[in-house]
Amino acid sequence: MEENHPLTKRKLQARETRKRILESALSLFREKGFDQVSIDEITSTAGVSKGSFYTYFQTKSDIIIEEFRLIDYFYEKKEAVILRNPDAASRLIAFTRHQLGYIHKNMGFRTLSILYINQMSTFYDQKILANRERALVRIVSKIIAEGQAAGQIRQGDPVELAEWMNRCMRGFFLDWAISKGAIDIRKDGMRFFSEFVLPALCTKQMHA
Amino acid sequence: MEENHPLTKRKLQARETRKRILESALSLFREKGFDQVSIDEITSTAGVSKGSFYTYFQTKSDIIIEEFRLIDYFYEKKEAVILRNPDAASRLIAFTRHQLGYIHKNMGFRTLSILYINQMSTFYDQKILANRERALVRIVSKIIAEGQAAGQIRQGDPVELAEWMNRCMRGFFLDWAISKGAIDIRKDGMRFFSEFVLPALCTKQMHA
DNA sequence: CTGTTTCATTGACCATAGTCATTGAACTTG
DNA sequence: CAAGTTCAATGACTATGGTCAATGAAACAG
Repeated sequence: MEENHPLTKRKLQARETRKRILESALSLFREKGFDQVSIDEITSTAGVSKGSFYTYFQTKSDIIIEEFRLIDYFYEKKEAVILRNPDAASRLIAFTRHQLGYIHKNMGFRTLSILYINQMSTFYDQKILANRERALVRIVSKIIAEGQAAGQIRQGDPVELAEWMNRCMRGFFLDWAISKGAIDIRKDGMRFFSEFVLPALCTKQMHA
Repeated sequence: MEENHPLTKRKLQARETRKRILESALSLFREKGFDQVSIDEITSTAGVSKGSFYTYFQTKSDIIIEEFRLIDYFYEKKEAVILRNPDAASRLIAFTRHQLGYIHKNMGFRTLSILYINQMSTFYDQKILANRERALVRIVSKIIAEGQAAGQIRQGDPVELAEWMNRCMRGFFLDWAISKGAIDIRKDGMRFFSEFVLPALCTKQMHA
């Protein structure tokens, strides 16, 4: 977000152009849906040429990626509330409840599909899903490490365990995307997490 | 595969046309890669018009789906070998080893990406991944049910447990696809399965 | 055998993602 | 201030996925 200072007139104008493209795109997506909006439409709404779009974005779905980054701010913001829970299991459940709630409310399965498709596509190299720097991994691995110290969570590298847990949830999101939202993301997601994923992390068996 | 009998000259010719398109496509994909082949190229190689392609397939990736179905035959074929293992855990491990081996050898991450993208795309309705009829679910839920009877696997609907297990593996395949094959599918896949997914299914904790 | 219907096939056509040589205003250098 | 350099912006252009009205051979009805 923050670059080096020499903000020349040129840079300022460039930033403005980028911003106008981004805003036109997001507003059009909201209004008509991702697939119903063409790049020509985005740029003519923004009052710039098509070529300018490609100066700032590699593809249409890059716009979605930009939005997706916001989820990490959300995690940061919720961290304190989540950590208010007494033990690792209830913290992870709270984390997942917030995650599912956010995705349900702010993203939708279509956005998630676009994100996954974008990340799998041929040339793309900006892998944000598998990035260990993300708040997601940081928070979950922290909960896990503390849970291990308290004897609540099984042994193993906390970062790896966090990635494994997130991977399982990614499997759930993929199923949700493929089902086109037919799965109830909050109900089925919580059930899958607490009945199946969480037990793989805890030292005590929670099921009969 | 088998339709009702009245095989008129028309139907025969149609079947032939479809077959030629399919074979040209697969051969071109193998030679140049999915993205490097256009539909025009497929149809001109097959000696038919572009319109004919769309009579038999909804999109280019449908061809890949056609190939993907073969994996179920593979599972059927391996069932007996897998069941030769004495207990549920080793059967599931054997199953996963075969699955990873097949996907590594016969599909590759690019094919899997195309499959997932196809299944997530807007209008598509032929959901083969979430299909409970598949050999995959049948075999795994059978192993689970037998494991429950022998007290090796936790309680719960065997079909649901099988779906949950497959969902986790789908999360792994998604990560593999996003990493563009950078993850070692057999080594890391086996580790993820036996260290994380399997314990969620077993009655006894397998880790310290 | 003749008229009618069906349906596989066609290819011109359209929409749109993505490219790239060109331009000229903004910046730098001396 | 003048000459040279950078780089954001442009839009005509290409490539390609996907559509659809028209065609005519095959199937069928009488």
